[in-house]
Amino acid sequence: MTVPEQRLQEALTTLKKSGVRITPQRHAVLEYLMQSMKHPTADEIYKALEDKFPNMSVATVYNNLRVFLDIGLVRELTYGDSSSRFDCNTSDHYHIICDECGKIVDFHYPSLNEVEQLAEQVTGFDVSNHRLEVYGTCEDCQQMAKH
Amino acid sequence: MTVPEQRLQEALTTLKKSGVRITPQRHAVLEYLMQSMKHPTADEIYKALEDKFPNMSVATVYNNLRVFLDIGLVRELTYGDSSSRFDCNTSDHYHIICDECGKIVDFHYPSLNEVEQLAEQVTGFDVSNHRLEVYGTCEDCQQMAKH
DNA sequence: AAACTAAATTATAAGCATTCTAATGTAAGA
DNA sequence: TCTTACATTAGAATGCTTATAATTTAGTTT
Ligand SMILES: [Mn+2]
Ligand SMILES: [Mn+2]
Ligand SMILES: [Zn+2]
Ligand SMILES: [Zn+2]
Repeated sequence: MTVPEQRLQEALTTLKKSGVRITPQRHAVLEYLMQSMKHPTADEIYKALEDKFPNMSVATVYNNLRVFLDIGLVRELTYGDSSSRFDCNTSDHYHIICDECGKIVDFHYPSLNEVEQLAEQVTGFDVSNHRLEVYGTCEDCQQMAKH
Repeated sequence: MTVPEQRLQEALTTLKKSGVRITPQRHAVLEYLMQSMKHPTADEIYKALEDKFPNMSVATVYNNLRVFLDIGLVRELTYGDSSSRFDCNTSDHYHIICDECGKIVDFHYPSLNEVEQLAEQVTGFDVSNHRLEVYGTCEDCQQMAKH
């Protein structure tokens, strides 16, 4: 069984444990998310599934994403004024985003505890967490620029 | 002359140099921004000025904020699904945000070059910049929680 | 297998921040 | 003072997301 398939099975088990019904639409949204490496938007998921489910409402996609969020199966990524993106990788990781094409790529970095600690000292806040994104140009767009 | 007053004068000079007309509304939006420490939203600016300019359109606030952004007089801060906030402090600094009351406080930290460099190596991106926000509970809200 | 019922789906309306449009007004130079 | 390009205004439009209410259905109970 591939990693995405395994994650899907685990997610389905978690949903059942939480008393959430497994509908065909819900299953499809979850399956698409688990197999996607692209941090898709709600609308991208909706469009990707419209062949399989021509009558599915966009509200169903949003409803299900909210269910998955509440249970902790996915993360919501919010960037500026555009639409939210959804990440089925819930382990600790950061994102680097291409300024040209918008591609979002995972990367790991040993936690920024020092920053949190300094912020706490300087501001008197009781710090809970942080968010970090790095921006730049991806390899594909660097190549495009050369030609 | 206070620091906000001085920044306002400098900003007005920059605007004139760029061939941008100084209208009463534009002046008021700029003055409010420069004197505010609160990273206000467009709507907060609009409401703060409605006594002085009862007929001002909310579009005027947005139009002027865009002009200021284009010239580099202010920074736009985008957080999740809520509305943009605007920061007249264009020098390098980070923000820490209260989970309870939403307060946004500036803090400084020696740049995160190492993170940018590692991200570059691992992903092959050509890195341009990054964003970081720290979240937690502010001192006021910590006090409130005690009582 | 049929009935039941709470939950899910659907189509559509509504909400909110932001931008667009077109008419009117005005800052600043000639 | 005249001129005109730029700015403001009110309101419509847009894009993403959530709410509503009717219909359908997953999963349990009989
Ligand atoms: Mn990710
Ligand atoms: Mn700031
Ligand atoms: Zn790219
Ligand atoms: Zn607070």
